[in-house]
Amino acid sequence: MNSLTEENYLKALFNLAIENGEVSVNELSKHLQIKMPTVTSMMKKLAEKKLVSYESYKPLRLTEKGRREAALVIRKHRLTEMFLVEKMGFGWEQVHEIAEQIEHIHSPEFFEKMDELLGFPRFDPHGSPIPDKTGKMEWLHYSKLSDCKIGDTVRLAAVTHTSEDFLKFLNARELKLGLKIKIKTIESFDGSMLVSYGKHSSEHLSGLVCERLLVEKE
Amino acid sequence: MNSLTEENYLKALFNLAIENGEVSVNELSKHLQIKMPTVTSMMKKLAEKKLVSYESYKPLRLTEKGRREAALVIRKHRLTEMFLVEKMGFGWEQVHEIAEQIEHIHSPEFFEKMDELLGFPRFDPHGSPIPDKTGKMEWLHYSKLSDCKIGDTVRLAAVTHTSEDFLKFLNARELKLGLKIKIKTIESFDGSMLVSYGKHSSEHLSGLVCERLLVEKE
DNA sequence: TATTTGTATTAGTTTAATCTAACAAATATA
DNA sequence: TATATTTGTTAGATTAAACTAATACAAATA
Repeated sequence: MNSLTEENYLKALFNLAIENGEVSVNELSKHLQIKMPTVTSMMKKLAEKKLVSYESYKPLRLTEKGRREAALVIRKHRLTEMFLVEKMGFGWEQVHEIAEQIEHIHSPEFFEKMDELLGFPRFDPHGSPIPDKTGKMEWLHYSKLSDCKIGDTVRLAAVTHTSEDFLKFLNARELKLGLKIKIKTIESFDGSMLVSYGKHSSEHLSGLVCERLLVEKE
Repeated sequence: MNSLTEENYLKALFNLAIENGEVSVNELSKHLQIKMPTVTSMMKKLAEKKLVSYESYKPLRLTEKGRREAALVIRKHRLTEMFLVEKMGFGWEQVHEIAEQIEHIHSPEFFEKMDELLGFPRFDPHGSPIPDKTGKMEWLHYSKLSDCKIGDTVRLAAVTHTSEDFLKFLNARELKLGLKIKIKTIESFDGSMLVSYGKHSSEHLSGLVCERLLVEKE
């Protein structure tokens, strides 16, 4: 059984490793806001438990076991977010912090029941896929809005950041998952865009925002 | 903000102090399965925080602040148990362990929402009163079944133990809250009873079981 | 009252998870 | 290539929460 702390390290490794599977001590340290020596010693501990493959001065990598256990924590997080939104009436901007705590509850039955009541959802309220009970997660083929071209019409499929502030910003502009968005102009120097969607015929989105929106091309 | 550990000490003090308000280090130590020196040092810490009044070799007592904070943890526990039973379909024998973990979640909104969805319940699935947001709890005037006389007809109002084993035992005999129970005979040497209720015209209940059932006299 | 028994405290150790300071290795730059 | 910068590790300290062993106090009993 992993401690709450260990679960947080595994989760962070999983999320940071999306690209190439490798994570540096420095990255992990910054992401968790924990100093590097602490991270190094935790990596040794997780390596002992066969959850991380660790060699001095080499990049970190989850083992298959580590990846599975991380995915199961993420499963609990995402099921919780979905439950909070669908069954308890929370907004998608309110659920991250609560799920951050509930993901550490040790009770398979509790999460099984959520899954069942939700009808075995495949995605959470932010569009992220929910890993299955064995830790397998279906892979997304979404693009960043920032990688699209002028004239593209795309469907908003997911957001990569789930902080309250960012989601309130999207709420204020009625930007919801599933929306069709048309790209009118792109400012090449800062990556900002002018887009239209729903009743909004002309909204300006900064480059940062465009980076955080994942879309499906038609 | 109290730690999970501190919350568990407060809760234990609250529950043990039901009788006269005083608790010994020894009692608390046994209840929590933590050795006495550890308890002593935690009491000093909680006294520093003005949650417990502590003097060497004197009985322990929660301060008003301590009582309020303990009641709020118990509120979270009982709301959770009610939510698990009423909204998620768990049996009353399954909820204690899960609530034991969820009671430590720090999110007023989460428990407010539960309360609202449940319609502001006053009792949990085991018949225990749910403290209000200010930490006030209505006081029960129930009797133990073991204190009743032959011929009494009583209503089962609450159980004082919530372990899975004990509640499964009650389930197996279809003993549920609200039932009318008639006492047919009492064995004075062991306190066991022969009772009738619902479709059960003659069930034998041990003295221990009778001690754990709280009833309302008609 | 003296002694035994049970209860509580003190002192010192352990483990998990954090930190800072100092040093070492790897990478980037002049 | 030599040096500077960034990244990573080692060593040692700190805090919370637990422990054991030894000691002190309080209550019960002879």
